[in-house]
Order: sequence, then C-alpha cells, then structure tokens
Amino acid sequence: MPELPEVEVTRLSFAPAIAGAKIRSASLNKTLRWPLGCDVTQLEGKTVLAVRRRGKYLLLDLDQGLLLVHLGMSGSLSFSRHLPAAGKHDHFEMVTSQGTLRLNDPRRFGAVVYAGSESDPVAQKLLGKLGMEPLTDDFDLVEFQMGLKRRKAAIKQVLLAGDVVVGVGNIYASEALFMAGIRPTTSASRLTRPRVQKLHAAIKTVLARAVEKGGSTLKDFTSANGDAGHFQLEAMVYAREGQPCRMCETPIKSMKQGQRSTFYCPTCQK
DNA sequence: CACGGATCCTGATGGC
DNA sequence: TGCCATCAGGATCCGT
Repeated sequence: MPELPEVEVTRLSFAPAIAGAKIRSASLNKTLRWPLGCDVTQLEGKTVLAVRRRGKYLLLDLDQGLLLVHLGMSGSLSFSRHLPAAGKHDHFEMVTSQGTLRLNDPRRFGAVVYAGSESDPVAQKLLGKLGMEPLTDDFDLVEFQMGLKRRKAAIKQVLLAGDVVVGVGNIYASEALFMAGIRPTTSASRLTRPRVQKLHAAIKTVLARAVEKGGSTLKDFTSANGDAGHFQLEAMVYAREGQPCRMCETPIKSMKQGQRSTFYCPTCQK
C-alpha cells in the first residue's frame, strides 16, 4: 500500500501525539517480514522521543535504540487513547502513557525491527542502500542524473528500485512519468538531461501534492487518525486504463513491467 | 554489478 | 459455504 506520501501522512498524524510517551507494554502476535530483533518485552519502559521517516520506513527514536516500522503492501498504523479490540490482522501493539500504537497488516509484508542505533548493522541492512530523499535538498539533480546514467533498465523500474531515489512506488512512478512526459519503458541511461530535470521536478511535485491530499486510499489506507487520503481522485493515469487522458483524451494504456502494472498515455508520453 | 523473475502473505474480484 | 485464476500500495533473494 504505502508509498512515501502515505508513510509521511501516517508519520504526521501521530508523531506529535506519541512524542514523550513511555511504553507500558508491547506485543507481537504474528511473524512479520523480518524478526523484531529483540524480546518484545524489552521495549517496556522505553520512551518514544520522536518519529522520523526515511524512504518508506518510519523510525521511532527511543531513549534507548529505535524501532524501524515498514508498512509493506497492506500495513497501516493507528494511534489513539482508545482503540477498539484488536482484530485478526493487528499484529503489533504498543501501549504507551499517551495512547496505543497498533499495526494492522493483512499481508504481513510489513515489519517492526528494533535496532540499538541507526548505525547498527540491523538498521543499516535496511537503510544502508536507500537512495536520495525526494522532498528535501538531499535530492540533488546532478546526482540523480548520474544515478540514472548507469542504469540501463526501464526508468519506471529504476524509480521503483529505490536505490537512486526513495519513496516512489507503483502509483507515483506512473504519475511522475506522466507529468514529465516520459514513456515508462525508456531506458534510464538514455534520458536526455532536460528530461531528467523534468522528471526530477515531477517527482517532487507529485509526492508533495500527494502528501497534501493525505495520500492515496485505493482500498483501505488511513492515517494513524483513521483519515483516508484523496490523491487517487486526481491521478492522471494510475488505474485509469481505457479512460480518456485528462490532457489529450487519448485512452490511457496499461502494461506490465516486472510483474507490476504501469499506466501511461501513449500520446503525452514519448 | 545490474537485470529479470520468483517469492513472501491474505483478501477481493471476476469468469466459468 | 463453488472453484480457480488473477490482481493488489513492497522489497529481497537468487541465478545469469
């Protein structure tokens, strides 16, 4: 489910409320993608200082160590003083002095991992190869161009790989490529400099706009407050196969790239 | 090293 | 209480 905008919207929806909270108890009832990395009871007594984001990971800074939370394809967090009884797919929960944080994840591609510090090998294994953050000054145009230059694969797949730029998932890759007028199958290394510049700007614009709109709720995404997103209503190509392009009326096409659906306008994207 | 495919898991949907 | 195939917001691992 969640790409950078959904993860960021989730972060914003509970970071202020959980800051300073002391963990009273924690439980993990089913295996997620990766092991927690410590006994879940060891979280008790620690304090949540802040919540940061790196790519699609949420980093919960504790007074001792940190928790890395990934939402996978179907994960969502909720944080409230009063949550309903836990359901079938609620796999991780932390009761704190300021409310309960809960991870719901039907497909269990998500994860909660404890690391002693961010430089800990456990954390570095997950964070170490991540690319640039697209919504900060870290997203350097020249470095982006160099990153694409050495990749022969289709630009859509290079964006999804996350080692050049992070946070762009299946929805926003199609949307950014539409905005930049680039065919998703174009080899990354063959994009001209002006086209790379256009794509660099498009990624920032699309992701920032999606954060503003509360993310995309295709099926069941909500922030930790329970709010749905609305960006999907203004998608130009994603999930719009056969519908007229909002710019030129040409029917939107879809295709498979690496077993993922890609949507594009054959007229606007060359 | 970079690429493409298989893989983890559950649920919804649509064709037959 | 039908069954089967396909698809879904991610990212790693493995063979080439």
